Amino acid sequence: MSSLSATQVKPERYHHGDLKNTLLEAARELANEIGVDNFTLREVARRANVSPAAPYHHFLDKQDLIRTLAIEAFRKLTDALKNAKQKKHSPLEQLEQIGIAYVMFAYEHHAEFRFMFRRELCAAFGLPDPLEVAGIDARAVLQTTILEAQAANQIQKSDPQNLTLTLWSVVHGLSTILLESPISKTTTAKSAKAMAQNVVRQTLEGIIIRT
Amino acid sequence: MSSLSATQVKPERYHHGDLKNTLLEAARELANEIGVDNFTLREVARRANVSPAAPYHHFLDKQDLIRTLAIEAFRKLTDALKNAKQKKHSPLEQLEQIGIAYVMFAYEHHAEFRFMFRRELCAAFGLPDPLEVAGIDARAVLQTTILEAQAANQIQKSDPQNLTLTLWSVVHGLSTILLESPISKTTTAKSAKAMAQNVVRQTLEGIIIRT
DNA sequence: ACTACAATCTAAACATTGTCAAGTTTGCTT
DNA sequence: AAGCAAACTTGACAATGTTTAGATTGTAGT
Repeated sequence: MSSLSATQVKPERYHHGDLKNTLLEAARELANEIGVDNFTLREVARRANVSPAAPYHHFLDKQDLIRTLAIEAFRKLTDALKNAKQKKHSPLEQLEQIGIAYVMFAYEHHAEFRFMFRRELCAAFGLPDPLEVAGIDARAVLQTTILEAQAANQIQKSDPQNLTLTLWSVVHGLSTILLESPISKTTTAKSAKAMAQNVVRQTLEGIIIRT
Repeated sequence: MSSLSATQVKPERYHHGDLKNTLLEAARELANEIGVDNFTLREVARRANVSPAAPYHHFLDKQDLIRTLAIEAFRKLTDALKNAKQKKHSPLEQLEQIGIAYVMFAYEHHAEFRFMFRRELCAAFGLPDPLEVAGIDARAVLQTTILEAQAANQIQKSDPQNLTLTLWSVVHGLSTILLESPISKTTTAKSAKAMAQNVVRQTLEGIIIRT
């Protein structure tokens, strides 16, 4: 019970010890509770039992905190996609698994997912933006699997960039629809998964090479 | 010159005359300029040359203003989709046009598009939400065209709901990717249209009945 | 035309937010 | 042990969303 509860360890110390991670965790919770819009830095600080100015020793500003959250989320997404991929051997089946995993990640991490795609977060053009890199990494899982499926003669060999964009668009589109549209009110994890499977299979239909 | 400049007609009157629309127009401009995140009601009021409290006589609060904007945008989208549909006779070709129009609408109306999909805006469950209705109307254009394409034997007759969801997901996904991901930095109207066409055609490939 | 009422606006205020400047406390280095 | 840098707090500032009370205007009804 001592090291497990991250928020209550050594409550009365001036130096928190691991405030940065505590803030990130509190931010995730808050975002999931009250949504992305009225997400406030002060409330995050409040939940971490620190003053409103404390976060500024670990993050440049509110945006920077959110950006950090988004980067971490992209890494988690990348892992989730890789895990999904490993469940199958055939690249074609892997594509399906990856697609489903993408949608489920969005479903299970509403708030974080909504933080991941915000143009304002992207750094200035030209510079190597960690957030951008994290996004590219996630996308790469899909991209390479598509190339593998082409090499295995399972899908047609049209421009892999276009194929990636198409598949990414479907799963990303379904994800945001599930999160933002009124549909969300009648959606369960099970139905989300079913929709994902349907939509992904439907899309793959167009590029499969039938044997 | 008298009735054209909406912002400068009769500038010194206590009663504005058409403040509601002026506020909506100013809000659209502001959203397109500074983005959706730091969109402030006070700045909208400032641009309409009224006090910060004036908008409260025409809208319940900031959210209500944005909701109104979103509803109007959905109507514009519906019109755009209907127009696109009219350009072709074959339902299959109409589907392609509709898809492209969806993406281009998003591209040409960044800010409004981003306002259209926010779970917070949806009214409480059960009540007839104008925003929800507007969204359903837009979707209906796609849905009916799919039914027509099925009736014309141009696409397979699997569950039309699923087909609609798939197509909607692709175009919506591509739209948000174009707006929110770093890709946006290198995207022009022309390339957006090309991507839309590719992605839509790719998706239609999977459901077309080849003759 | 005059009166009353309702709609439309302003002014002033409040709590809350993001953020900064200045001090305090603490841990680490030498 | 001294001193320095990092990690916090306090207090303040301007800006925001929103409310209240009051001023101004259009409009019915007589």
